[in-house]
Amino acid sequence: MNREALWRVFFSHSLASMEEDQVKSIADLARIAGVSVSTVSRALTGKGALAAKTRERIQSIADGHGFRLNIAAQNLRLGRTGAIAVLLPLGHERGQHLSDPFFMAMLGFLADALADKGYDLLLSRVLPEGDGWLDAFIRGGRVDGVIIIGQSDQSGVLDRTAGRYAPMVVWGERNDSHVHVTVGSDNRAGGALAARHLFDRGRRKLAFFGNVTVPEFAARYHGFVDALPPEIGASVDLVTTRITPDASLHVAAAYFAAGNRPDGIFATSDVVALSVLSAAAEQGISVPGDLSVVGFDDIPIARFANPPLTTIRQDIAAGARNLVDLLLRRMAGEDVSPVQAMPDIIVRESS
Amino acid sequence: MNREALWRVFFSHSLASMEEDQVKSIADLARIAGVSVSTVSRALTGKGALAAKTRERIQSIADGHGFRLNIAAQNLRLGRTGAIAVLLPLGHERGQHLSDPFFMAMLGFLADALADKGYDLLLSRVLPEGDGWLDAFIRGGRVDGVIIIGQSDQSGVLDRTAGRYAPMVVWGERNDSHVHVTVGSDNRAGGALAARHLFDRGRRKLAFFGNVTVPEFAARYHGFVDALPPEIGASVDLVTTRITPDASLHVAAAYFAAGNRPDGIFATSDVVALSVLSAAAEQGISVPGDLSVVGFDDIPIARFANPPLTTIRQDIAAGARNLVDLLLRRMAGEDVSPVQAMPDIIVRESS
DNA sequence: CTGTTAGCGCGTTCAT
DNA sequence: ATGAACGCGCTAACAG
Repeated sequence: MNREALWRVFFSHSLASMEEDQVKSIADLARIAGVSVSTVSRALTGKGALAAKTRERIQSIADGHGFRLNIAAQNLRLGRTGAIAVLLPLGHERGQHLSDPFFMAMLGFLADALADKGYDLLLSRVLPEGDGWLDAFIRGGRVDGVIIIGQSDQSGVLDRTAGRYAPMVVWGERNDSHVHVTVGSDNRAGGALAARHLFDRGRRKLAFFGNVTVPEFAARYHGFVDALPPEIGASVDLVTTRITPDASLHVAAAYFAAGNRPDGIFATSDVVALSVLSAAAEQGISVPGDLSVVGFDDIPIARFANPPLTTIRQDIAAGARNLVDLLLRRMAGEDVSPVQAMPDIIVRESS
Repeated sequence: MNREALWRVFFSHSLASMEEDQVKSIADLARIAGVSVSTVSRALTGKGALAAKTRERIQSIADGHGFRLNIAAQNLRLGRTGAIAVLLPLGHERGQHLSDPFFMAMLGFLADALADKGYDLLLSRVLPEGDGWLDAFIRGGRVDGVIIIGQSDQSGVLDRTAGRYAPMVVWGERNDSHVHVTVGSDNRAGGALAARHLFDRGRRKLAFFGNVTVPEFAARYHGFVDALPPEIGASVDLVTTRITPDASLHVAAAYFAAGNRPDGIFATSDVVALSVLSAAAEQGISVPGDLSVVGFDDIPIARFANPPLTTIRQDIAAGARNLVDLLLRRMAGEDVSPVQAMPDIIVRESS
């Protein structure tokens, strides 16, 4: 007999000997304690007036039976769900399995920030189909609010919904024409940082790797180009690539194989930059000797790249806190303004 | 006037003319349709017998009003929550902010697999304190089942709970003395793969980097050592390190700085292996010339490392599917057996 | 084929 | 200070 079976035997025995131990609701507990359900409710929630000693007595009975209020029922009664959804619209990257460490870090910090405020985090990946996905999700009523990571190519959908659904904030690019409230980095400024850095290093033959149909990436690109002297900016090579490791590696490899030899590359994310480093190494291109590479995000492994990656750093923890803060304030009916954080450049050996 | 404004006008107009348009419950909808609530319920859930044309009529009214069943209430009534918790016990890594891409990939696949089965994914990071964290979480009743990623140092807690709480599965190391049901890789076999590979490459002075208080890592270590000829195995250098990028980089750097010069290193995860590569590069140690490095996991960026990382591959997608599958079967009352998948070795240039 | 009724587990007036 | 009664939005017998 294995250990689990042993436990079962023990358990059913104790069940039998205690006659009725299954306390599944405050009604059961009320019966045991010899009080009314409302008294139990008051005791366990700490709300409402109640004699201290009654409260303690009921508390200890509850503890003794391992009883906890059913949060689902509590939420139903309170007209809330106690959960916030984190949505990752993957409109531009069908095959992307949350593979970007940036998402990962953001998710972790969001989980922390939401837990601090007493909310659960409901994770949902959505593959946007048509215009209805967001409304449909919201009408499901599973959550009290929505945090969307990245506009993807769905800005229109987000705006349409934001007009009548308050509890929603978006991590992404700010744009004054946006109806939806954003938290994000100043991507243009980040692009400019990369541009000045490469220019100062004497780099003149530049390329940008990324997918400019995504608003944030477009801003990085334009910030990059606009911060360069006009003739240099005009000659920047825009290399379009999806941002998964696989896709970007293929693009970079093909790019070098075709004989392209820029002396500076600004990649729209660290993942893409790592692919560039890898493809360059394969082609015998020396980094930073022949080529300087700058990424974006400063994901944890950026400094462990070979060579360590120069990158534009986003403060993900602060971003997560801001997202939660703004969301809760919108849920409380406040009017809030978008938040745009200034990124830093972290100079390492890849440039 | 944009479309949204048009809708509002139309909407408020119909509000006025319909007297009460806020349809927030099936009761409202029943009133509008002139039927009973149960008819609406049957129409919208598709359960129970109902005249096809009645069903269609109610459906279209619901659609017209953008009405959807309140899932929270539905779940309360059905005695379920419709959500599965994914718990990351970080007992051995306080500072770890979900930074490991392996977790991320797992999370993504779990989100997919659960969504396929109609469940939401509730993400929760737990910093185990004492023995009560798991029971307390479960008694909260927020979820129908629990998936735990990694045993961390909490095997005892998991076993205690598994004895009386069926809907729980664990990603981690299998052990016949475990009461909890595990899904995972054959970590011993993985370690053996690494050992044979390094040995075949002529490597004799070997080291293992990892934290053997974590069961999975201990199995990798022992599988590694045991697959080597006794005298080689006995001389394997066990280098203890936490598995975050930062911590492992420091450990690796200090290790090389102290003059240690193994010719083969097996790292307990790819993240640790990347740190080893980075520290080696810094010390001018040539990989794979002087040193072969083998990781574990095959995270997406492993192949973009410099040099590309040889690693023991785990099929994360299959693992996620198995976790969900076993969990649902346990929830259905079935007896299930642990699943242990055989990992592969992916040979790249780092060895 | 459809309506009536009784809860799921809880919080909250309104009484006492 | 405590209890009784009602309802959050929904489903599932049981009637008819």
